[in-house]
Amino acid sequence: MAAPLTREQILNTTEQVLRRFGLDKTSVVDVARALGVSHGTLYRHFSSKAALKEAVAERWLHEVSAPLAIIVENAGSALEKTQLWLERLIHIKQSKALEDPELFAMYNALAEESVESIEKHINDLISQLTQIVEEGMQAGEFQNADAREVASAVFYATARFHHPALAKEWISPAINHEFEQVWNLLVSGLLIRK
Amino acid sequence: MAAPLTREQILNTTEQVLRRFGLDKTSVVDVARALGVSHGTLYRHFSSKAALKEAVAERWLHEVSAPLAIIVENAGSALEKTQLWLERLIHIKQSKALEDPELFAMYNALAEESVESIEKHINDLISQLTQIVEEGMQAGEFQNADAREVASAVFYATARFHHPALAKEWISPAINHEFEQVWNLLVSGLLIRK
DNA sequence: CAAATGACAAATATTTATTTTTGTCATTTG
DNA sequence: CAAATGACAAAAATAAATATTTGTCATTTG
Repeated sequence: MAAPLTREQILNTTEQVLRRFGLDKTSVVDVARALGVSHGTLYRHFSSKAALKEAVAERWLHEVSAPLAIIVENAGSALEKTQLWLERLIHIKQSKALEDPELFAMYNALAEESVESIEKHINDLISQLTQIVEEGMQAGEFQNADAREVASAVFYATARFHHPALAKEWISPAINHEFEQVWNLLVSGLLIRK
Repeated sequence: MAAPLTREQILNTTEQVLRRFGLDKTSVVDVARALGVSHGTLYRHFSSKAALKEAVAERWLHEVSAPLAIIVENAGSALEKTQLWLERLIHIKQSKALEDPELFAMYNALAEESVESIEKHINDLISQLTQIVEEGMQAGEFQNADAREVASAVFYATARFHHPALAKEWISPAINHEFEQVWNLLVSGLLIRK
């Protein structure tokens, strides 16, 4: 037992086991066995199975929001950045859903169990978008208004394209074209009228 | 047995039984018993239990689309009519979901089983909206474009507020304000720039 | 003595046995 | 003879019996 068991190790292994066995068939004993420890040990690191699953969910949600944070810091006009940010968000979600629908469904079910983690995640995303919108307003590019409310409106108006509850409908080949149409409509609402 | 059994009677009774017993607990025998006939008789009117449920689902979906069809024929500007139509659609869905969440969930599960009925329903709704948008374009009120594509974009941009898969989120008291914000954004995209 | 173990009870989940339901059709009814 | 019936087999759902899992904690290990 030279190596002390770390939180990271546990989460990595839990993810592996979840991917192998699925959300329903994964027990704490399975995870402990994969780590080569007794299941009692896991309870010294996480207070419950729910807490363990929540930690995995949070890590997964962070994998979505982290690459988007980079776009906020990008160069470019606010309009370009807003479009890029939305397209990136939509691409991340839709490609995950398309590549491995079962795994995507599993992570969403996992996240669904941690309502607070999701709320924080949505809040993170809208905050990122708010920063871009604020920039656009300060630069005189976007119409002046409450930046967070505008960002929320843009986020919710595009929900069809990134909300996991609507993933079933992303198989339609028209989906990209539909996003373009919605985006066209939104652009006029954002920009200053000339 | 003086009265001949009609399709309407069967559907009325099926709805009653579904409301009483729920989607999972309702059997063809239950419906037959409520009608005072043998279950074999029902198979002379509907080819399967699925066909019976589909007919109920279609009737329910029609109750949503029918009152909206009236708005299309209303007087008023295209913008007013578009707003009224959306607000009415959203109100119908959200009030049903709020008043009796279980019944709402049941009818949605029922409809979910009949993919084609749903597709037809969505198509109906977008066709209604297309008619209003077309009017707006012909009257020089809306920017000229493919009316159906614009109508689809408006419909999908407001999905958060009427798509039954997102009903869980309608409990938020902010939901009406969020719709207003999205609507504000869309208005600029619809109207001719002055 | 900090970290891990494993025996244990209560809560969950799975399997198996039993019952109900669906859909058909030869027969009955008015 | 059109409409309805009800006995029946196959499929599906439910309930009962069995096994696993979760979470605790007194004990062990290095």
